[in-house]
Amino acid sequence: MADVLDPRPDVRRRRKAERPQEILDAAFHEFSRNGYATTTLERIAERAGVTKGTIYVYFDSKEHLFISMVREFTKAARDTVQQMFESHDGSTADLLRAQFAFIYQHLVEDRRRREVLRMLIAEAPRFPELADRYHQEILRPCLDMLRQAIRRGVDRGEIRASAIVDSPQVVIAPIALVDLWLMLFDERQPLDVKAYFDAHLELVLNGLLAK
Amino acid sequence: MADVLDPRPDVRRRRKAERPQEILDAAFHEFSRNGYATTTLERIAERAGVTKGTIYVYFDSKEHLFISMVREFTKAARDTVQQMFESHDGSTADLLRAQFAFIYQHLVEDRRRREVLRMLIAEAPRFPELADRYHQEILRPCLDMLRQAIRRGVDRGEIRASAIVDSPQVVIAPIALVDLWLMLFDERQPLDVKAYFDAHLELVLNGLLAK
DNA sequence: AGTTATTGACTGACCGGATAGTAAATAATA
DNA sequence: TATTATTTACTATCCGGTCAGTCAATAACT
Repeated sequence: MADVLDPRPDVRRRRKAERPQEILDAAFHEFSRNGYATTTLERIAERAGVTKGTIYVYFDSKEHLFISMVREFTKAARDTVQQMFESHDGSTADLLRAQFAFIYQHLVEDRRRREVLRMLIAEAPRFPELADRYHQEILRPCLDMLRQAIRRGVDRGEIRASAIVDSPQVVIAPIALVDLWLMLFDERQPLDVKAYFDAHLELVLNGLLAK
Repeated sequence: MADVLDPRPDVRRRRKAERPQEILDAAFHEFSRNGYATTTLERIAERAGVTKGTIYVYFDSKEHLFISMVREFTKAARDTVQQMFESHDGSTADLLRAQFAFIYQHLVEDRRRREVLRMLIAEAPRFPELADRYHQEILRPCLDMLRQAIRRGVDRGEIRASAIVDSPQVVIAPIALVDLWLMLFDERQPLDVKAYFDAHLELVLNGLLAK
């Protein structure tokens, strides 16, 4: 008789526990390479090392699999954003510098996040709720944090009061352009991200800081 | 046998001359609403007021129709960009103000251009040459013009020399964000474009101009 | 322990519907 | 009647989704 507390690895159960993630990973690769409609479940199954039937054990439909996959990979980016809130204090200029450096390092260089973004854009007319989720979990927190930082800077007299306080999007817009650029051109039209980062920082600091 | 030089208006030929454009228009609407793979030639034909067979008289394949459609609608945006070059002279600040106003009015508010952009992003892995064409005909001319304007401003002493001169993308990046925002959220997450435009202009002018 | 029964993750053949592409027939025009 | 733009009917293929069946792992039993 088996001990109730026996933690011995149960092959069958472990398989079942890992399958969904394996399928989601495979789905991410195939969907991001070929788009929603073009991707076949057969190919996803092949990549995951199972057959199509198995996918239906864990997911109701192709649509449900896609939604689950996007949610899964949005979650990863959200965790990265949450890390950002643990940033250091100091002058507003230093704070912005540090956070922008973080953003460029973790968000811009994260191809996975960008591929999710591509799918969201492509499928936004069909799956608007996924885009809204991205707004709620990634974009809005970033913008709220930024707005807060700018307001505090204004209160401290470090930042000049301006229309920018109410449109913090303009401050991080250059990051959106990098995403757009890389989604469209990948490496074919090179973008010197290092120089671009410096220019971004300079524009924002010159544009915001009180003289 | 028809007279070779006969210039008489031939109804049949006029029809034939207009069909391709009618089909391209219909293709744009259907492709932009449903994406490449999901759109059926039957629906495009229906919208164009013909049947599927007719499409094959003018276009080799679905793929060729898609490529032709994107080229056609990129051309329209390119014409708009070329208009921009006829801008007035004056102080660099005035020039930027005028050109940004033009961009927001003609590019941001042009849903068609944005739908093309969505398709380019969605299909970039499959049709990279279309994205490159967009770069060549739309993006690069804008950036060249901007770089030129900034350089001239620096020469005149109106603009401070900075890293921004070599990364003019950061200056128009807020426009890219509007595109991204509207592609993702349409009207669901509202963006006050008027206020945003003011903030953009303020950031850029404060960021660039010599004090 | 050895044998048998049961479970359940997984398979793979199959179905129905959809659709890109073709080509013969037809309608419109001159 | 001759030409040609267009339609109609058709084929071949692909793919999402289903389901009866398989087999290895486990539990029950002697």
